[in-house]
Amino acid sequence: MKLETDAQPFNLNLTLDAGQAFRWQKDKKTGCRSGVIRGQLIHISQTSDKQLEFKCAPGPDNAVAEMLRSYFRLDGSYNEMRHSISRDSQMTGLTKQHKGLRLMRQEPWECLISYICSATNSVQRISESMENLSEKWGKELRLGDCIRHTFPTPTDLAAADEDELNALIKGIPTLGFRVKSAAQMVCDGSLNLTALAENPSCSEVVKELKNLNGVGDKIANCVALFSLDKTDAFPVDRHIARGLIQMGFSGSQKQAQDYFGKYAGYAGQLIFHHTRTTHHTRTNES
DNA sequence: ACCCAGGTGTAGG
DNA sequence: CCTACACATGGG
Repeated sequence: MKLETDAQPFNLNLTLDAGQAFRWQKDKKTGCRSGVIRGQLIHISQTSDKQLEFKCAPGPDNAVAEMLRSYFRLDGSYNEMRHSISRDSQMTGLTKQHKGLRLMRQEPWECLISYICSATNSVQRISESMENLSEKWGKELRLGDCIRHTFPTPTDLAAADEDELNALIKGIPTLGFRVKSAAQMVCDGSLNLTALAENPSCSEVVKELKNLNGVGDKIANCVALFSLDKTDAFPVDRHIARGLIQMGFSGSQKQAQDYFGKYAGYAGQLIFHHTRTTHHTRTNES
């Protein structure tokens, strides 16, 4: 099924490879992307600047098209967002250089668990860990030759054995405990992600998320930005901190957040992608 | 061996 | 408010 984008720049692969979401795979032969959203396996590829093509299972379902519009923010807000954060020539340059990199709107529960597991970890290992959890507890989905799994539910992970979680999640050993305790809080209602999505206050949402074990400023801002629609959230990790300092900022979260304003998180995402993709090629510097 | 990876929690100034 | 440090693991 075809899906027209809004008439604003969109680059599917750039968006999916920018380190926001962790469970989009790429077919080595066709380049087609496969991922799971809301229990549906999606195959999607970009056929032109303004057109995507997708299949899904179970499906087909016209509602998936609207779901994808929301997921990739194909709502016509992209140019406003780019314009809003172009506060100086450096940021204007970054918006042009990484044109088509969209801010995604992920599913809150999966996003929360993904970023809990991101602490002192690498994008690749986070991806492997999330795939391990899905293969262990998720429901199997098939589309052609492709087999993927839904993400485990809060109930699944709340009941999971902590040692088994630790074995499946790469990184520091306490991640299993953190994941299980977050799942339990979602199950018993002490964390209500739906309510947080509806709360317009970024600072209130961040404060709530920080009640979770292993969730500090950075991870709380990631979840708020990438899944709870708080475009002013501004996560600062090591890459962004380095990027900010190179750009003449102090590196303080609040200063940059205030400077970039309503869509600060998108500015941060551009800085993250830029510093992460350009640093490796810099060999002769000092 | 050393450095790095989308940090957090705690202690101390 | 800030800075410093322990924590802990796999891959370059």
